[in-house]
Amino acid sequence: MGRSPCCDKVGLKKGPWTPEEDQKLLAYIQEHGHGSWRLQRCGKSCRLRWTNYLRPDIKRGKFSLQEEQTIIQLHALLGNRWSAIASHLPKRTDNEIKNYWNTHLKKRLVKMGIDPTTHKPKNHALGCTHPTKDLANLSHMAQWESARLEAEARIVHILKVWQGTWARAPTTSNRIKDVNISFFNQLESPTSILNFSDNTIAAVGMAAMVHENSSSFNNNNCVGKMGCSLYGDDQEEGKGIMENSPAISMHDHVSPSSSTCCNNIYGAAADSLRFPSFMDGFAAADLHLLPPHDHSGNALFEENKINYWSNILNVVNSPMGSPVF
DNA sequence: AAAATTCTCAACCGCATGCAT
DNA sequence: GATGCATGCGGTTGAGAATTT
Repeated sequence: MGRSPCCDKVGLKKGPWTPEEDQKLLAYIQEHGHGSWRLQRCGKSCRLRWTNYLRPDIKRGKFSLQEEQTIIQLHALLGNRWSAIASHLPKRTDNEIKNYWNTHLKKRLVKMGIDPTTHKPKNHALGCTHPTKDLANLSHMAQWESARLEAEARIVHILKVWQGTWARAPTTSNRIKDVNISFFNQLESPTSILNFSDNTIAAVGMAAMVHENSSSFNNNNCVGKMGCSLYGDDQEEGKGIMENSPAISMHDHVSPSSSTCCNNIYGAAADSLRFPSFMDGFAAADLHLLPPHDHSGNALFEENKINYWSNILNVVNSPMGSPVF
């Protein structure tokens, strides 16, 4: 593993980019795509300029209140993992989020008497332990997200093995094969495990169930078999893992009929994983807000989500010295 | 109006990792 | 296995803008 010589090469320009250079880079990307970074700048600099500035799908300008809240919450859970945080904020780059955190949000938290590293009130960090409900909630969120990340890491591992198995042993059912092909297509190049999960856990459930092709699911059976399909032959183990994964803990909403089972699980999974997924999980798990899925839309769920965000808003905007998180 | 200070954010740095040779 | 390079990531810097004195 050699170190990249990068910008210390003689003859390569450094410093701010000029509009002419931007045009040159854009023209180069249009012709060659964004994979080969060799101009009169070092490749690293070109790539950075493209990913942080020139890319057309980048949203610039002020962060919305919701984006701010998401950053604060994600930072509480993930720490300085800017790329992971950025994966939950469409069109924002990790660099931009990092800058915004360092220049705005961090200071704001400090001003409010909150340790920006631990997200706990300063006096709490000093040993004054009167954890508030919000603090307990955050702790719960952290555990929840931690468990979810762990489960997802396992899923990724198993799926890789599983993918190999499918490649070697094609199924007799074209339908199953199609589902698996489209499912695995979603797994290509996940930008992060968080990102991956949002798009694919529901698909995991679907693929697993179609694979089972059963017409007689019951709640436990269904969840157990999903876990079994994903985690191997031990259905109990699979069931345990799946039940312990909040993202997939929707078996309360599963009805006995197979089609409803599929619809409900898929719908519930999709809902519980919708951006920002961990928030939904938190709201559902901690505030018992997970609404019944009545096939007539998600109005109740959306309302609860709004309530949840209002609560966060109140907490964040509460007067200085109030317990936050 | 000018100097000093603070703020912002694009860009750079250094490290880790993966891949090809 | 060693080497060279590309890529990704998080920390840091510094020039220019904005604000204050």
